[in-house]
Amino acid sequence: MAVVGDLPLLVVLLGPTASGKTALSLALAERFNGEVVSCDSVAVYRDFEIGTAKPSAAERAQVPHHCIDIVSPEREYSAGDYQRDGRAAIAGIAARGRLPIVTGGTGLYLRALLEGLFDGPQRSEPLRARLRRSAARHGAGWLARLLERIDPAAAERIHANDKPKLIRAIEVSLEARRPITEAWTVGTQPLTGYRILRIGLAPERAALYQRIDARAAAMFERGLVAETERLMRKYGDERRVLYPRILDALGYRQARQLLAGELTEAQAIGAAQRGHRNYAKRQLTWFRREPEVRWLAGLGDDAAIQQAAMDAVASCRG
RNA sequence: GCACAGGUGGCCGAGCGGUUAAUGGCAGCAGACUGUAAAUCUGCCGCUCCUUGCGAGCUACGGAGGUUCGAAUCCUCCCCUGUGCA
Repeated sequence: MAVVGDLPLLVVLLGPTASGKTALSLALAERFNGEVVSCDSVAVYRDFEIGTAKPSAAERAQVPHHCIDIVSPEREYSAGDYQRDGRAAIAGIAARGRLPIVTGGTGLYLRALLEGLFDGPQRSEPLRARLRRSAARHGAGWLARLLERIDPAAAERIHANDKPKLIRAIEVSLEARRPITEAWTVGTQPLTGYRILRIGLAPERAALYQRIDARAAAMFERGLVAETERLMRKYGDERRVLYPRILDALGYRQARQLLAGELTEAQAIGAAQRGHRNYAKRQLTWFRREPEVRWLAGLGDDAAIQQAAMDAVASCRG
């Protein structure tokens, strides 16, 4: 007990989009002298505001936030980058004697942060381009057959239609000169040195979907389309045909389709709402497997939920 | 009012006499996920029952009749919808 108690506490707040993580994280930070580390693959990008539901400027002035607005949309950011940036942020907060609160929406990033990634090579764009070209030439199933030859065990675990994962597995196996299944067995470095308290928000499905729909519609009302247009102008290439990937993120993709005349405004809003709902469902599936989560059945804005979360944190501080 | 074109499972949409609860898409539900992850992918998806099986029964293609061994598919009438002409 004494030994364990010596380790600093790390609070991890996880839950689907629009479940009220921001509200709860602010309440916890205020109460326990904390700082927030965002775990969101889109919020890391600068200039993306309305569609990302980042904490507002006022909220960020009230409580220090990390891993938000840390990279230019022109850059590719990855789970590996986040593992480094997130851990550095946590270490800094703990060193200051404050409580680090990770708010997690991106499951893979959260895993990278807490469990670590296997020790493999970073992505190689040239190799990927070649693989993609060959795949297009040889037709469906080619990537799967290639992986089957290189690493049958991996091929068994990755579906033949799942191109991105096939490509990564082949890439790793080729670059590291050993099958990815072997690479998987070594190198993951979990985050150590903290007592981790995981709090999960699990609102009732219908209520969550309702909130998602309202929020997605509100984003359009607040000028998502104009923001998207601005971002396209700023970050598209000279001929305005190539855009960074984040411009395909939820909401932004639909706003672009609206601008391109492919969708009416009503259709764009509907598609964005649907996209967010589908995303929330995937998040829920991912987080269900997360170990040792204290699940709270409600939204993070709810006073009773906030109280329950505070009690949980307080009891962990001892 | 007349002339066309249509009315298909929650929605869109194939099928146009006979392997069938009915191609496909969406939504929904469940699942996967190790550096693109707000991504990508998988399964289920009319109802009921059970010994959960390429199981049994029931109900289904606007409505009512009819033709046929057999109809979502052909015929008749009726009810709707869209377009054109009046």
